[in-house]
This record gives sequence, C-alpha cells and structure tokens, in this order.
Amino acid sequence: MQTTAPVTISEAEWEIMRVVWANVSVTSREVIDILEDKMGWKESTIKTLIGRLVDKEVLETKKEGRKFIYTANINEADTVKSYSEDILSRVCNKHNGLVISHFIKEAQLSTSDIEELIKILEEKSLSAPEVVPCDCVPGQCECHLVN
Amino acid sequence: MQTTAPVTISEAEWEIMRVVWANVSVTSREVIDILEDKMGWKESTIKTLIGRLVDKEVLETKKEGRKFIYTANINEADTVKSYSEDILSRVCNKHNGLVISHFIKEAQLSTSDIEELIKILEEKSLSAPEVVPCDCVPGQCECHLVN
DNA sequence: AAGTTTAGATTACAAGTGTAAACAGTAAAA
DNA sequence: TTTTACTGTTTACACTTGTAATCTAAACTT
Repeated sequence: MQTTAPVTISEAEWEIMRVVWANVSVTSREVIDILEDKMGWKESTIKTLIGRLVDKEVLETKKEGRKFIYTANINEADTVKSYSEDILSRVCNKHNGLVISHFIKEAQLSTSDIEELIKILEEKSLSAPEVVPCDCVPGQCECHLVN
Repeated sequence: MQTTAPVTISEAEWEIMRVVWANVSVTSREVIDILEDKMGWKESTIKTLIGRLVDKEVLETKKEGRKFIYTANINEADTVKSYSEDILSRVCNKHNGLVISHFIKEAQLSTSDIEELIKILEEKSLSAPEVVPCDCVPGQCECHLVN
C-alpha cells in the first residue's frame, strides 16, 4: 500500500532511501556497504537510520532467514513531489514562477529534458490565468500591502 | 551585509521571515498581530521564534525607544534558491528534469510566468548537453546498476 | 558443541524545533 | 508617583535528528 504520506524524511534518512529506491530491495548490509565510506557513517548510524525509517513505516521489511529485506513504501517521485509542494507553500503564488526559474537555472538539464519541460509549459499555458491570485495571509506578502 | 548563509531556517521561522520580507521592517507587535490568529500561535511563541532568528543573525535589530525594529539579513530569493539546491542535491542529476516537471505541474503560473520560463529554457537549451551525467554515489541511483 | 560473526534492538546524548509560561525592565497612564 | 501595560529575555519541555556504542540472539565456523 502506497502512502503519499505526510511522513517527514530527514536529510540523513533520505540518503538511505536513495539506496533503497535505486536497488528496489536491499539488506542492511548492502546499505552499509554503499554508504559507510561515502558518507563517513558508522555501521551503527546506518542501522539507526534504517530502524527509524522502519518505525515511520517508510520502509517495509520481509524477514529472510535472520535478516531483513527492506523495500520502500513510498516512491521517490511522490516524495520529491511533496517537497515541491512544501517549497511552493513557502512563497506567495505570485513568486512560483521565480522559484521555478531558480530551479531551472540551478539544474543540470539535457536537451531532451528541456524539450519535455517546454512541452509541459506550453500545455499548461493553454489553461493558465492572465494573473495568479495571491492567497497569502495578509501581511505575509507584498501583495497585501497595496490593498 | 548580506550572508548567503548556510543558516537553516525552520518551517515556523520561515513564517516569521515572510512577514519581515513582505514588510521590510517590522516590530514584534506587527509580526504578532499578523501571525497570532492565522497560525494559532501564542504571543510567546512568536517572540521565541523572533529571538531565535536574531540569534541566528538572520534578523537585524535597530533599537527604537523600548522596542526593536527588525529587518531581514538574508533575502527571500537567496533563501529559496538554497532550498532549490538542497532538493536538487537529493536526486540523481538525471532526474532533475522530473523534479522540475513536478514543480511546474504543482505551481500556479500565469501566462507571462510561463512565457518567461520557456524563454529561460530555450536559452539554456543552447548550451545543454545531449545527456546529463550522473554523479551519484554508486548504489544510490539506478544509473550505476547498469555499469 | 563451543566460539565467532553478524543483524537487529536498545540505549545514549547533544543540538535543533515547536510550543509556551514566567519574568524583568521600561514606558505610558492614572 | 504609583500602577499598568507592553517588549524583550529566561526558562521549560517534549520531540526530532545526527551520530554512535552496546547488547542480544541467531547463524556460521571450526
């Protein structure tokens, strides 16, 4: 069962998730081998992080002999999406464009990525409003200063 | 002096910052009036958050009689940008396009926002690579499973 | 069967957050 | 001038996070 959960995954936990997402199903040993050196983490640390993710039900476990096989209960795309929502919720709607332009500037994009994005934008353009309404709490963005 | 600081602003603190950014310079009273009801926070809570932002040197203060005038020491755009970098650092470069497409789908964008973004993309396209190289730690993204 | 390795569970502990009450000093009001 | 109100400071406390050592039970070696 897939939860588009309001679960928060911390930065360190995210590193673990990347390994799980990439490998689909892993043992703790694999995660440890992959991250121990690269992150400079002790085995213990990685075990703790895995344990927390299991507690949060972000990782599923299947017992296999004495060890567990871990799989992700949320997928990367959904998780990234909820991050997107979070960041967009932090600025006035009127600045959404600006936020995305930052992203585009920072990101490494291939020609085909760019083509794809332009296509999405063009499509979105068809139903886009002339102007985006601000729905901030009055006092939390400049829009309201004018009124 | 403007610090593009590695300072972290928590979610609750961000709400305060929005008020400061929007109003350029504010008193604690103003922040309290704006956020108390909307956030369901007690006056005390807001004072604590302001205090912490001052400690972090994210807010500057100027004494004015018995009260302080608060101004931001970091700007919204830079802060948003550092968030962008953070989120991009959490996925394989090859997925940057996907991340941005999520953003575009979630965001409310006006026709002129969209035009602007397309323009940026077209420009970026001129120097874009055919394919983006993955630079993940082996095991942390699918790219490496193949090699 | 006894010893050793290993996987997961338990415990630890400091820093950061969300949330707030209590306090102290100064300015304003009576 | 005494009282009141208000602003900033101190203290509080539980939960999360980063980071890890230790413990326990099972499995693998010899």
